[in-house]
Amino acid sequence: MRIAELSRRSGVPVPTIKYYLREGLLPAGELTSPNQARYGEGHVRRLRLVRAMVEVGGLSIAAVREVLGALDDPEGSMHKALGTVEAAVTPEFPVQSREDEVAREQATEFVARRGYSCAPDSPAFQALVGVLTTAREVGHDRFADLLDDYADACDRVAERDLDYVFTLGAGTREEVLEGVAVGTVLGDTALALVRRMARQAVSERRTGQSGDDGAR
Amino acid sequence: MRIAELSRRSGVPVPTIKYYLREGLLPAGELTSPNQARYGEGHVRRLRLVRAMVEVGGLSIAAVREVLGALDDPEGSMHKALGTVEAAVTPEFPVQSREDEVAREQATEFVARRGYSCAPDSPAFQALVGVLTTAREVGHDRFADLLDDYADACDRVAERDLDYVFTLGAGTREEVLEGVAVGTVLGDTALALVRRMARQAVSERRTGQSGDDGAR
DNA sequence: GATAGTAGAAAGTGTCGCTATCCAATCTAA
DNA sequence: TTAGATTGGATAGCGACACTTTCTACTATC
Repeated sequence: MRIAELSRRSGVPVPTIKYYLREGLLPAGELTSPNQARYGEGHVRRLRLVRAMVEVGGLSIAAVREVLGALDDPEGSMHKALGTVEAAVTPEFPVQSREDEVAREQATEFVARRGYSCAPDSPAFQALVGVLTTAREVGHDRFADLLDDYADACDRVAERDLDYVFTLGAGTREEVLEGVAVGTVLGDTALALVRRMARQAVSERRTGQSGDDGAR
Repeated sequence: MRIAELSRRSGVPVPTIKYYLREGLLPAGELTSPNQARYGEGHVRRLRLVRAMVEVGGLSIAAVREVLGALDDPEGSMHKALGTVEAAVTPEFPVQSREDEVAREQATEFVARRGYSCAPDSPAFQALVGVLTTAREVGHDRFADLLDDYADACDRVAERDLDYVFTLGAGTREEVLEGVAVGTVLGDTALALVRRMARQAVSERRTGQSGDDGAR
């Protein structure tokens, strides 16, 4: 198919597709002549994946490029791809200067307690220290106490998430890795949304109020 | 204190404080003369809260303004404030045009099944439909099956979250509502981070691999 | 052979979150 | 008391980002 049809099928404007091509988010089509190229189903799929990560996950173009690099790496194991995807999805925490000693300790103890194998220089760990530091700055030093509850919940969710990924085992390698990316990015968003709904339900039950769910 | 000290105490540059004043994220200081104002502890606190929402939560200035509006509304109940905060934190989903009928059905059934009182026009519901639509577009129509696992986890987390908020009951009204905002914004981020750590742990255990946690 | 579509490059656009520059007034330290 | 720093307030500018627009030199198709 040509670029116009690719645009129609994916819902992405032609200039944006050209932009993604330039940025390396989409492999070039097969050139049939100096100014004609043919695109395939893979392009449609890839384009939808890019849009999902950008629109739903809020990833930057650079982060998407990193994720796609992991998917396209023929050397990468599933586990490694999962690591790369999660690293790309975890935003850098710019704030190490005003880092709190107690917060770092809270994070270290938490990770040890749960048996997570998260290095102190991994983005996830750094980000957690950042969150706890921020919590303490705004006067919530007990915030760290919630982490164990979160972890209990996440341990179970993680099992089911991984089940889901291995469920895709029938597909090609790339399809499975794509499942990892989709599961991570869409899963984060879905989890946050479900959390809101659950909080609202609990809040209503406890206060006896209801109705305002923030509809605009 | 004057603006220079406010800047030093909060770690926010003076021009940025002025910008936040202009944007209505920070109440004006008490004017002692036409070009001199005094700021208090409340300003330090508010400034740190703003930074937490912007840096950790990734909220836009406009969203922060909405949240703060809820905190400052003397009419608002805790439940209502929770609703407003969560609405402000939930990004609008721009994609209703290419909305999937099946996805909407999946979301509706999910909400009914869990007993959530989430209106079809609430941002959380719309966003969920958007996520499920996107999942189906990239070929993951079974993604919705994960939602119940997420909800099981979130129901328990929500209980503890609300416990935490009511724990703050000793504070002033504003402090408690601030706790809601902090818990929502920092909690979202913390939950996502813990989820990554848990996934990594499960992935390692299952594949027998280890080591790469995406450190950069 | 007229019209529409195409690849590729370059420059432009709009938004966002600050940042820099001014100014007149005021505080502050010598 | 006076020089220099700081302040509130207003306006303009900046850099990053994610596109969009415009252009040119083709090519496909009717």
